[in-house]
Amino acid sequence: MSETTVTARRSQTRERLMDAAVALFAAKGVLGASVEEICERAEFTRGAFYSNFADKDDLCLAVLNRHALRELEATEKAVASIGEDVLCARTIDEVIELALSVFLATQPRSSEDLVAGMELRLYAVRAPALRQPLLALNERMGEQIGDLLGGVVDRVGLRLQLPMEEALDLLHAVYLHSGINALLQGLEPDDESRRRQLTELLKSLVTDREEPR
Amino acid sequence: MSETTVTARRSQTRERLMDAAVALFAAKGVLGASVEEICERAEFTRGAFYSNFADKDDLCLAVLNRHALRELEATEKAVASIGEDVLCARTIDEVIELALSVFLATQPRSSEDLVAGMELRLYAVRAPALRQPLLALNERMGEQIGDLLGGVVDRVGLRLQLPMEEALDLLHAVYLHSGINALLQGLEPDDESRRRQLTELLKSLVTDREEPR
DNA sequence: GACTTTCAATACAGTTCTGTATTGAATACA
DNA sequence: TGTATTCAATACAGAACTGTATTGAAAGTC
Repeated sequence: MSETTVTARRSQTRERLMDAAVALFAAKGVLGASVEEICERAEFTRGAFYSNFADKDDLCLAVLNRHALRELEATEKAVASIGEDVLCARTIDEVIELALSVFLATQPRSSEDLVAGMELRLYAVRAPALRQPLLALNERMGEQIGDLLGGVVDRVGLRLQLPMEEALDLLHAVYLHSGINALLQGLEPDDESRRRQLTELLKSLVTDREEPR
Repeated sequence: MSETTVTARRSQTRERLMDAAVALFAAKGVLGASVEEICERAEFTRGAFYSNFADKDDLCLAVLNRHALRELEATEKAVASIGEDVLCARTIDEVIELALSVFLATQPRSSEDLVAGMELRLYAVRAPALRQPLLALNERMGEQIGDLLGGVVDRVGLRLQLPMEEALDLLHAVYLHSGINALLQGLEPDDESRRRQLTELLKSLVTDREEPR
């Protein structure tokens, strides 16, 4: 069958173009990265690009979709890997630790991904072709992660002071913001200190059900 | 004297160019807004632009500086206008209300300013000419507002669970993030609901000194 | 091993933008 | 009113990018 094999070459090309795009989006912004440059970096010519994508927006969409898929996978893996630990966890601190691990698994680890993500997010605000899809992905991810974390939190008898959705948004906001702040200061975002920051925040947002004030 | 009058025409030109730039930065991004377009919108030609600014980065710098000045003014005004109220405020809720008013006075009110601000912030991450200045402005503003709010909070016997600097950063992150989220959903950011969100957050972060748990 | 199909490379036409050098008009000043 | 100066408009040269149409090579099929 021609389809699968052909598609193999094709999807390799697409992958390499997307990789190049993410790197350049981070380095120069979505608008600052020309189609030409993206192709150059991926070691193709523009012929390959226009054979695979309608235009830059189309490429952005593909990047977003790929990102969502990866994030979802990472989340599931993280949840699976702490599945048993949760049942043993008893102290608030332990649970917060675990919940954070799951959350952090969903966040961009490299500063490149962080910046590229912000770029795309901001770009999507005014790109009609991207707004709806990004929104849909966000929502799906939010629910997914919310459910997972909600289960964890419930099982060990914690109560949030905020709805799960808002709490996640909060974490998300703080995490991204502090990452950008670090980059502005010329530092690589420091995982340790950001984790500590989020831990403190979570402690403030959580109430132990067995010890009400 | 030639200087003052000449400067009057000049600074009007600069103002109009900056206004046009902010509008276009919000609508198309810093990189998406060409010098040509900015001039067109301001009803000048590029001659005016290059007579006033070295290049787009230089214009961005001017915009940032102007913004910082305005923010500072707004803060001072807000603090002045609640100066006496603070002395009467007794309940936690009242104090939070006041503190929030001061904080919100420093934040972009229009969604245009919001987006343009985010654009510039992200742009500065990789524009060497802008990074340091933006950082310096941020720091100055942070201290300024931190001191003001710190005074208010202290005077009425509240204690933060976080250092003031981090608390402000948190508010800032959440406020911007929720604004962008709203825009992604095609809604104008809703002042009411964002204020409520921040109120809840603040309540979680604050401990009443007279009623320790 | 010929034949077809798929896909990326090349060539091309057109647009847009930048920055500079020069000109001309308005304003300041005497 | 005449003169000098300031500032924006105009004209220009060059560069970069986009998207399409065509070509050529490699992979897949029989």
